[in-house]
Amino acid sequence: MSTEIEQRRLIAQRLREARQLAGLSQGQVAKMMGMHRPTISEIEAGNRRVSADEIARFADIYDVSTGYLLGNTPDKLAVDDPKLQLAARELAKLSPDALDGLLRALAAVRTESDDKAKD
Amino acid sequence: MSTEIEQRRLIAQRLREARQLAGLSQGQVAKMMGMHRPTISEIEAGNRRVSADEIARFADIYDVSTGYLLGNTPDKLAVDDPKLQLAARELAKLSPDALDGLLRALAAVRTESDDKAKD
DNA sequence: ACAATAGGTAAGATTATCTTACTGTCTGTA
DNA sequence: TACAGACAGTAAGATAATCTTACCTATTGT
Repeated sequence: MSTEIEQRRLIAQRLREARQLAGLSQGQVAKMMGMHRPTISEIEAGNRRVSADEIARFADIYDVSTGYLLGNTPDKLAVDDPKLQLAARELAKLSPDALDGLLRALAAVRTESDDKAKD
Repeated sequence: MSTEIEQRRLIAQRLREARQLAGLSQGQVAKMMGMHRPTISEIEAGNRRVSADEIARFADIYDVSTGYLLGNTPDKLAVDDPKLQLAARELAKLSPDALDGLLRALAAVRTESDDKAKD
């Protein structure tokens, strides 16, 4: 699938995106991780490896899943809200037709609220 | 929560368990990973770090999720049906009150169909 | 222009990993 | 018993990576 270096590049890219999305500077993250800032820079440049335990801590700091940071295609939606989990389990039990109807209903509800907030 | 070394121990344990569950010897895995056998031994002993890209490849070889290897408790519900993903995303945009109402509605629908299939 | 912040990069010192070899354990078998 | 083969743990020098400090550029706001 991918060479080791491609894999590292992808992980590096995910790490940078996640950090920027979290609104953190390399310096801030370095302090939280107990690293020096250039280390973060090199990691995000794909020049330095990230260890497994570091990935777990990055995921915690950036509030993203470890799978995302490791380059997983987001084909699986990780649901961590208990209510959403329950809802998802209920949805899984519905017939395809009922699910389609529900989807249309949800889309309609969303459209209504969007009209108020105007994008 | 956990020190870096504890984290590494946990990852090491998961890697060993996953390998044994896959019915592979350290030597076989070493060959697949392009490593020497002692490296696998040291990794599983928690004496050597595992890089992020290596974790991704281990997960592939052992057919487990990267999250599991990284020590994640399986508290996240993985949704892999595309329609359910879409529905879950829509649900996540709803207000808590709207979600509560939907849950009750879904429970009611389920109760009806359960009456037919009688659990 | 100046100061402050963010980020990229170089180079020697430091540390980890790699590679090979040796060791022990367990299992099956002559 | 004795031997062979597979599996796994560990040691030590050679090798390769990372760390640490420093210097540099770009951007932003005063």
